[in-house]
Amino acid sequence: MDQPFHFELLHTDKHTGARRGRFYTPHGVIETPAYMPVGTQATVKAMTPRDLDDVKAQIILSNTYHLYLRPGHELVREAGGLHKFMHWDKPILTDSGGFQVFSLAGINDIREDGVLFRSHIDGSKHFFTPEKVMEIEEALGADIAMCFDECADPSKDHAYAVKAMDRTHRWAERCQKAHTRQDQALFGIVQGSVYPDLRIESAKTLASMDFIGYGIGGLSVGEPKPVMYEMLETIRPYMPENKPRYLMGVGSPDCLLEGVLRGIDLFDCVLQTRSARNGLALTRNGRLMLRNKTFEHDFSPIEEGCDCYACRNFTRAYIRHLIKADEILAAQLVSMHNLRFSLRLMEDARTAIENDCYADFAAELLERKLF
RNA sequence: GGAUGGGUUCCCGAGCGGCCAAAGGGAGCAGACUGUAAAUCUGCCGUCACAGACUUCGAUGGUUCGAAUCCAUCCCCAUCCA
Repeated sequence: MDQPFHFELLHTDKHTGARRGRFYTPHGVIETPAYMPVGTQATVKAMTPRDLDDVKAQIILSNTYHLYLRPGHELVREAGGLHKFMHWDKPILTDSGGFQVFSLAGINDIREDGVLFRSHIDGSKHFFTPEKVMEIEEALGADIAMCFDECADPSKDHAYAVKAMDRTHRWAERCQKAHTRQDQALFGIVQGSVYPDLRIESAKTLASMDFIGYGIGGLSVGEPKPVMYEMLETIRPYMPENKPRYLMGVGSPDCLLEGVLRGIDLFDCVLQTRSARNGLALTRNGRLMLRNKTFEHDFSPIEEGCDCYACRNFTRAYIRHLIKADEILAAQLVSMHNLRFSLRLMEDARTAIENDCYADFAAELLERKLF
């Protein structure tokens, strides 16, 4: 029978753990490793779907918690699903709200059965259980749905991390049981905070549950980068070879390269678009605070050689002017660039892996202090 | 010519005898940002030999232990009346 989802591991770099793969979904194929732009509220901020095509985004993210609150998952269902609603016909992945358990920790209450969210919009109460989250994600209709998890604060102690992890595992089972859509892949999420023993236990537990793919969560949330890399190396042997591995919430250019090096296939990160809106451009020679006076008379593109619309047509001086004048176009142009930059970085990484030269490729770039 | 209200640090604008180098905005400069409560947030923003000192509140001269704040004269600005 035809499986709507299939991960094909095309090649593993001869000298590193970098993997070149291909993930088939109902809305198209994703060449991996891949970076996924984030469109929390059913829009990648400052980018039209046409722009997303232009920067060659293969898949984007959206968010269960945010869309449930506004406009409501029933409305999205009524619209014909997220793809139709936002006019994006390529793959979509919805995060479960697990990150909001962490980012909105001050206004929610974690219980065994689920999480009581206090809406950041109007303060109303909403109880998210694994079953409820599956209902919402199915209504949204993304190609990939994430299990409801608890993204635990890395500063919490081992005892707490155990509790959070076990709870996440129980929730993963409940998600799996409640999930029904065959045209939607459900990914489990490895947790375990910054503790190697827990990371291993979580990876093993999730692997035994046979998800279509795996998220690695609870990282890049405040812990030092070396700790994140260590966690990735720790779990690598326990992750199923033939399933996509998605490092959630990562990342900055250096983290993308380091992640690929450790066998990650998928990434997502808000840094590209958020930084763009704040005037920060990413380049292979490091970050550029375009608002700074240095660029006042700089009539070169953000990044020489970049094929994005912004770099093909506009100068740093012009974009700096737009930023200072608080013009919307600044956010649009820098977002395009930062996304294209990250997407192109992954394109080049794929080529490097195919040619078994990923180690050199990554080392050369990392030396430049990309971020 | 007369009446009234004003002139404050780059701009706007509080202050109206000491706690004032002077509130608050803005501008400017710099920094942060990793499954988006973020087109957000933070710091600096008179000068210097900088835990202290010095110079500023239209100008000049006074009153006072002490003035951006009170008085006098002058110079500008706004509105109204001739």
